[in-house]
Amino acid sequence: MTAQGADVPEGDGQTTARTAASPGASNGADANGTSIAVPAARERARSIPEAAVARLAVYLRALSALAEQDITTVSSEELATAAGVNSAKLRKDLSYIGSYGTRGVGYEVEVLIGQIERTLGLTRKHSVAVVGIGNLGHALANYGGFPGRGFPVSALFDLDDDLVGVPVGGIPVSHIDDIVEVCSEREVTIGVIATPTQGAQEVCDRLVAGGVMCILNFAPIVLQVPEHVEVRKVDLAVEMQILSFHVARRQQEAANAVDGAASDGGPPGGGAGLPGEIDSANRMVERL
Amino acid sequence: MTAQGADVPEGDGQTTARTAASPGASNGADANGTSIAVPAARERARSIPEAAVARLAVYLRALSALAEQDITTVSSEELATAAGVNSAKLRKDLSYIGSYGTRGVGYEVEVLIGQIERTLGLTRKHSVAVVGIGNLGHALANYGGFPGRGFPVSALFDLDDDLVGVPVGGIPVSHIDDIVEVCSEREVTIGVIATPTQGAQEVCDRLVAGGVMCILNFAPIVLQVPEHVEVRKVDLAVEMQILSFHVARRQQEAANAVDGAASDGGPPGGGAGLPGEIDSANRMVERL
DNA sequence: TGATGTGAATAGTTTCACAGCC
DNA sequence: GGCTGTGAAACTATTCACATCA
Repeated sequence: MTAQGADVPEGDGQTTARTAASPGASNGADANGTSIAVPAARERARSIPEAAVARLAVYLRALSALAEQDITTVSSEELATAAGVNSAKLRKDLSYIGSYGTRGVGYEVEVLIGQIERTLGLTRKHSVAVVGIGNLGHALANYGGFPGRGFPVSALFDLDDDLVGVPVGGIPVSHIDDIVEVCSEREVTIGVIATPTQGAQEVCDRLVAGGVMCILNFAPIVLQVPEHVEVRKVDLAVEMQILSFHVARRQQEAANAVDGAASDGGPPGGGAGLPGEIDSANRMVERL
Repeated sequence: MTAQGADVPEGDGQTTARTAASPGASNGADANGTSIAVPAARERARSIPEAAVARLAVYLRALSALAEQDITTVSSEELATAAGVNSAKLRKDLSYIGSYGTRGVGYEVEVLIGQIERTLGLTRKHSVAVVGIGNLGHALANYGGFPGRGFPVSALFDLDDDLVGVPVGGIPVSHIDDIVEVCSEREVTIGVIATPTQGAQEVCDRLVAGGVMCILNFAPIVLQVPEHVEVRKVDLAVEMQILSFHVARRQQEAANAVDGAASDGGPPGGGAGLPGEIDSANRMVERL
């Protein structure tokens, strides 16, 4: 996972920085005149734990699947199973956004979908720009306008002049030099960096200059961004290495069966022979 | 980010399941005869917090970059900055794998690299199979044998007969029906699922049957796997939605400026001219 | 003197278990 | 009877702060 924040504070494995939000009293009831303009719809909505936010997105997908099957009601148990969590956690997570269930019955699928969407800010459209139209960039650009709701890809950028002007996934590629202009013009809020490591910080700076507020970074580099910009990182190498760690741990555990009584509850299946060990220099060739 | 586990327990945001490891005494000193075969190299190595494991991979990259610049020593402060964490956390993380620093001086880059690689199990090669050679699959197959050390891609699979046999990134694509056979033959330990949602569970089952121990899943579905298989999920939609949440939160916070006395302890940092006030609608366009 | 390594304090997250309501 | 919502307990992770040592 791997956090990625401006500088100091962090949350879970992969998380955006700071925690903000003054603890004390909630910011709800501030009966003042100006509230007229604001429909009083989304008030509190703070203080939702980072970890819970991530899971809300997962619940949302599970709920959408249910809705498609014309299922109108779910229990926390059912939804939890579909989302791969336990029901206590699910109920707790949902409690952060309000009480929309019915005791003894469950949740109304449509209602929950609406509430989660509201909480995640999905009622507003977020234009996406993808920078770096290589293999990964293509994949992202063709990602069906981004799954589900409001993430239309509205700009693509690359360095390569042969690519500029060519439409990918219906949108013509612009040159990287025009990031600032195009992004502010098309009101891009989310930038996706799919460039090689070298260009990433430069691209990031331009996206920020173009008014982008969030960045999803596939380049294996820690980006420097101003405080008001949110960064999330997806790092394939890190994911693989975490998996590697778990394999190693498991094998080591298995090896510790040298000790144990017969059945120590360990991994019975799997088996297979383990190769020996390698060992060498190790070079770091980044690519993308 | 979203956990993904067989059924119940989970860790941080994105984590593999169970915690295993008996707490009590470490498994170190078990002076028995069979220890001859085992070089007594990697013994304990348990009990490293999930979150720390993820960061070790990040430190490793930062260290590799330093090594390439022929830098031989780093302080926790420097390395922490490079990795985007604070130094206390870094020192704590490193302390889980042992004491390899020198007080008053710092860490030797090469030594740390070696120790982290050992801890992450990178001294063993992990063959990778990629299933689903679409846009994303191509990107993954061409990922340069996977960044850095030991993750050679050694098998590719797709459903499409037009693709079977065609080499991608130097490796010919095999048919999905041959997953079990090919994977066990080539001793694949890590499977990457880059298929559409529909096929994902089926593919997963075959990978498992083929002896794969870890799965990196790009399909937006919660996979069912036996206990001994580790799954990690990368979900673009979830990432985007988390970002969306943060935008929404920030805008909502800005809107709450309706209230505030002048300085309510909000983000004072940033310094610089920073955008002063925001109008009702509130747009966040930073210029340069 | 300067930086590591780590116990103790704090913060965040998950799980338990049960009151409350349908 | 069944299921939600939620305090409180348990657990995990981060930060502090300082003893320790080269």
